[in-house]
Amino acid sequence: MTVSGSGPSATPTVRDVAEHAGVSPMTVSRTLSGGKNVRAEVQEKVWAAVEELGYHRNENARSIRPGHSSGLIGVAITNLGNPYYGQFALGVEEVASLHGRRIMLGNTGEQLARESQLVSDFIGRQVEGLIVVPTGEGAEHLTPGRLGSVPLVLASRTVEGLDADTVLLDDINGAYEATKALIDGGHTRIGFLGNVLSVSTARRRYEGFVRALHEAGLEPDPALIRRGQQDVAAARRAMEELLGLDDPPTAIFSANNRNTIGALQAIGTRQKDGPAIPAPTLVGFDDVELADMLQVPLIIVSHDPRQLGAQAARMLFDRLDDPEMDESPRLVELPVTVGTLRG
Amino acid sequence: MTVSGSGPSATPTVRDVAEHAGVSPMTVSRTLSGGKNVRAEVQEKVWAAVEELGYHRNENARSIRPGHSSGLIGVAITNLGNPYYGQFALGVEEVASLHGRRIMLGNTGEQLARESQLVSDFIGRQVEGLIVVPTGEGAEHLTPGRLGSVPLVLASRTVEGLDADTVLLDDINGAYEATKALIDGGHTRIGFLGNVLSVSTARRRYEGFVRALHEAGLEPDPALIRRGQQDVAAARRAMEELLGLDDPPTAIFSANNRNTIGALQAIGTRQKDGPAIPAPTLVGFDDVELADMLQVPLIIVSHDPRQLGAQAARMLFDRLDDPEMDESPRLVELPVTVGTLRG
DNA sequence: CTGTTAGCGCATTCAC
DNA sequence: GTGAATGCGCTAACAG
Repeated sequence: MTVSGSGPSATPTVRDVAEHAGVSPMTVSRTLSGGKNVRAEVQEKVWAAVEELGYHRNENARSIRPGHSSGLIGVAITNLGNPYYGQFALGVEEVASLHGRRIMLGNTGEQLARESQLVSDFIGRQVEGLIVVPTGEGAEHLTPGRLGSVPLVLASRTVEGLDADTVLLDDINGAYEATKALIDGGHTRIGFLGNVLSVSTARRRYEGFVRALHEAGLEPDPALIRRGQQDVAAARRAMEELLGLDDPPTAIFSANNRNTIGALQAIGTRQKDGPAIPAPTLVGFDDVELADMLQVPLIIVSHDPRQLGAQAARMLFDRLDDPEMDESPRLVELPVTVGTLRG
Repeated sequence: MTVSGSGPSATPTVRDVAEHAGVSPMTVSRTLSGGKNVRAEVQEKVWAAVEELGYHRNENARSIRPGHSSGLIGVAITNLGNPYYGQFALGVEEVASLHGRRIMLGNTGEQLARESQLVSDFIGRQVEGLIVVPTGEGAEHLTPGRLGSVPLVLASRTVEGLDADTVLLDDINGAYEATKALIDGGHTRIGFLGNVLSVSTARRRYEGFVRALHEAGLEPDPALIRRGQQDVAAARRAMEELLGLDDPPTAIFSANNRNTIGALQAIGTRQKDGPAIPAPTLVGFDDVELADMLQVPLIIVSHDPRQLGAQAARMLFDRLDDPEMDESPRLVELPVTVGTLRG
């Protein structure tokens, strides 16, 4: 793709710098890596040549030498457009930066094929480790056989049939506590909005939801359960369905960010256009910016995605820094806080 | 950092695969790149060996060969934690993906030093092009001399003293129209919340703001101007100051996302705790999730950060696909929409 | 159809 | 202090 030829626009190499400075490539290399065993005046000449040519070391060439790693961590998230994952990536980046590594960030769009391709590409680019928020629909591309010696940390979600280092939220208890708060508030008709079931958080949060119901002698009502909403628009439609029922739920548990926002939009529309029915009490997993400003009864199961990312990165570097570490996968569950913002 | 030695855990190479399959490295290479001129049965053996060893091509090694590029685009944004830039990155990624490239995403945290280091690192990793949302505080690291032949596109902001391909929003007109809407609504005491002045959007949006005032025979009142807020917390404090004035503004122009959210929070707090003063009318640049759900008079200067990213990527690939292109930098201004959500 | 040679940019090893 | 030789993983180009 690039024109070769040693014209002036071609990327300069150590050799170009060496010629310019009137020394050997080796002297340039030495100067670049600290200048040990190079006379000060020679170093000056080298740096001048570097400056003039706009030379940058070729990190790819460096990384193919034996015993050297790329300094890259591959991070695969499901949706860059979701602020949640931006925060998550920021948490990973901060910790990686402390360990002198950069991140390569890729977006899977919740598609298994893209996740698989992304991971493969990351490995091809010699990442030292992988942090993946998996779609959950497949495990083969993440098995040790495929990854070779590249350590993997799963974040936020598990993958069935895959035993790897994992950091999760305390989904079950969070959902349980939040649902219990609704029940304690006198609600018995509680709706549920959730993600597709292939995503483990959807299953775990539903489990907590049901556990709280059972404990109160209640059964989940299938008519009030809507699952599979992956984006705000779908969530909004699902919520509109629930609100449109003859006997609508008096409270809703929303299992994530996207569903909560969709639900809030549906409530908002109804308050403006529809009959003046009191808005259902809403409990939502994940924080929502500005949630505390709304005129809707709202409880948030709160946590910091940045911490989730940071924890995933820490678990990865634990392994990278100590390859002799106990091989058995570790599972960490981060706590969540059930906070009443308005209610 | 990695243990060398040819133990089983070492990353397999073409040679390992070749041995395993009982062929030469060249045959493996050919098979991997499509299988032209390799007998079907030999290919089978090769693929089997690939599978068994968990072999992945070393893209770094491939990319150092003459005439081959890395397939990477370096993207530097200022704040991964801002959903705005997540959307932006998504737009870049989508277009890059169409052109068969991946993105390396880095976060500068609005710090010039990190931006400079990031760009340098990107080049060291042989990115084919750069897309940068600059802090605006320095230009040297982005000059052609430093970048060599790596094309650059600036997004969202300009850098003083740097002439490069740039995609901006129509900041001035957007701010002008929005402010005019306030003036047409009868407001004369209009506050301003903005970013630090080193950021060109802050300057441009202020310019549009002042232009609308002047056109109406008004002067900006220094007592109502607060600039330099980079995050939500600072924006909130600034807004609280304005609200606390003896003669507070009846309307506010907020120059971005972060400031709008901080302002909304300040208004919310005051409505709950303070005296029942009518909330000022707020005009905000950039979309805000859930903005339409609030009980606050709000006008949004709306645009899609994803489009901004996509446009930046398109401008980059224009150059990559046609290196002979007219060298003079291009400037694109994307339109914005002033929409009344509530008011 | 398949294998051998050679070289990409860099730095370790070994001479001088 | 400095330089020459060598090899990292990969694949054009050139035999066979």
